Amino acid sequence: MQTSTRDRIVVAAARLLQRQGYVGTGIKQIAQEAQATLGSVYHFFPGGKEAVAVAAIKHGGEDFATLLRKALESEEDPAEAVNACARQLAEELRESGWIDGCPLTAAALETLGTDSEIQQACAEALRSWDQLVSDKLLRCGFRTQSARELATTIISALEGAEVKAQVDRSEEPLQAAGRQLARLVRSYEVGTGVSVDGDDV
Amino acid sequence: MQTSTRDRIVVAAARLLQRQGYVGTGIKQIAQEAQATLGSVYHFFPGGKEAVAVAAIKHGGEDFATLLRKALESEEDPAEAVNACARQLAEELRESGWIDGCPLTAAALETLGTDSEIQQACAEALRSWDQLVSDKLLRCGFRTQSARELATTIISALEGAEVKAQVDRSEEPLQAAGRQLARLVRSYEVGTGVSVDGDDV
DNA sequence: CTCTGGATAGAGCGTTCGTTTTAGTGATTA
DNA sequence: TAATCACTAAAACGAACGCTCTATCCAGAG
Repeated sequence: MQTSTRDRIVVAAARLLQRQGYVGTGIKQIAQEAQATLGSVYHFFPGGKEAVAVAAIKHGGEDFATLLRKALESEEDPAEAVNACARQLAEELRESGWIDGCPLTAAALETLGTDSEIQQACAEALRSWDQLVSDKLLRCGFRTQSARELATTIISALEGAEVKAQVDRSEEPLQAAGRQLARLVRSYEVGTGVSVDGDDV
Repeated sequence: MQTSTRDRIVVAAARLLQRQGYVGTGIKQIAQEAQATLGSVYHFFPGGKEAVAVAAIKHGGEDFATLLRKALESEEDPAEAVNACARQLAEELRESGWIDGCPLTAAALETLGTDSEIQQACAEALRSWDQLVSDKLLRCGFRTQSARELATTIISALEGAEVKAQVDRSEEPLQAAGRQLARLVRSYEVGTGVSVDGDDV
């Protein structure tokens, strides 16, 4: 067997959580999709559904981070790098038939009221994505404060644009966000590549 | 009786959908929250759970539009108006204990695969919000194309920032988005208030 | 070989789901 | 008075839920 049963469970759970959310995904469905049995699931995850979800969200969060990292590294210019992120998201979204969006938004929103570990895993993933963008901006000469605020806004906008793209079944929201975010990033730059401060920092 | 049973059902359903999503909200829970009986729910909504959800999402979408309209009208300057939207969302979110976010994101994501009317209602609401922002920008002298692309990005960013704020239990993502979006809007303006075009339009 | 323990397999537990069904209420109309 | 109507009320259906339980498999240690 190529991949371990445990890994297949995590991967299948991540995909299902991404598409159907936490409440909408059943343990039995995860087992079936992973070509595992219910017994195996509870063997590897004695914590039950929530434990599977936490592992799946961590996995999905790292997957998304990898996509983000590659897109950010594909362009030297930070504005173009952000645009590349949007384009990459748009492409994957379209190819999946508009169903594979952010791997954790649905699960995060459903478990907001609760104090489950799922919340913590989602928060951690979001923070790591912010960090990736922020680091890119810092490498491009942005000041710490500007980079952080810009990065969190970029992630927010990509996140929201992806939801809109899914609902609209159209790449347009992501394309628009990519262009506008690039413009926003450029508003911090001067021709020399040396950063300047915004007037609202 | 002050409010009609039907209205109470819609309002209760809207609140529950906002907090728990579509799958996470039961018909019986809606009935209980609305102080109605199951029979009443099926009397007013023969279409069952989905019909209730559609009505609730339309209601929530209009509520959100009202909030947006008021915030946009509270400031003449478009950049400040967008910032006001973010501040208003942050305030309501904090006051609700970080649980009353966007009224339809959760439900929209959960029903993505399906072809239910819920999708359509969500798409319509999102479009109407875009329109509100776009109209404000047009009134401030923006060109049609710029206004549309900027508006959809603003809604995307606010949407995403609200999700991040909920997960982080912090106003910061919304505040950052408000400031950065204001900066983006200002990048289109010259001192006279007459619009100029972006170089990427 | 036997023994052991991780891994697999699936029946079945109690509960809740969305929905249907039937009965009953009270005000309006003929 | 009798009939009709919108509405309320609650019992009960089959299906699916998360989870527990017991039984089985099988590679490696003694």
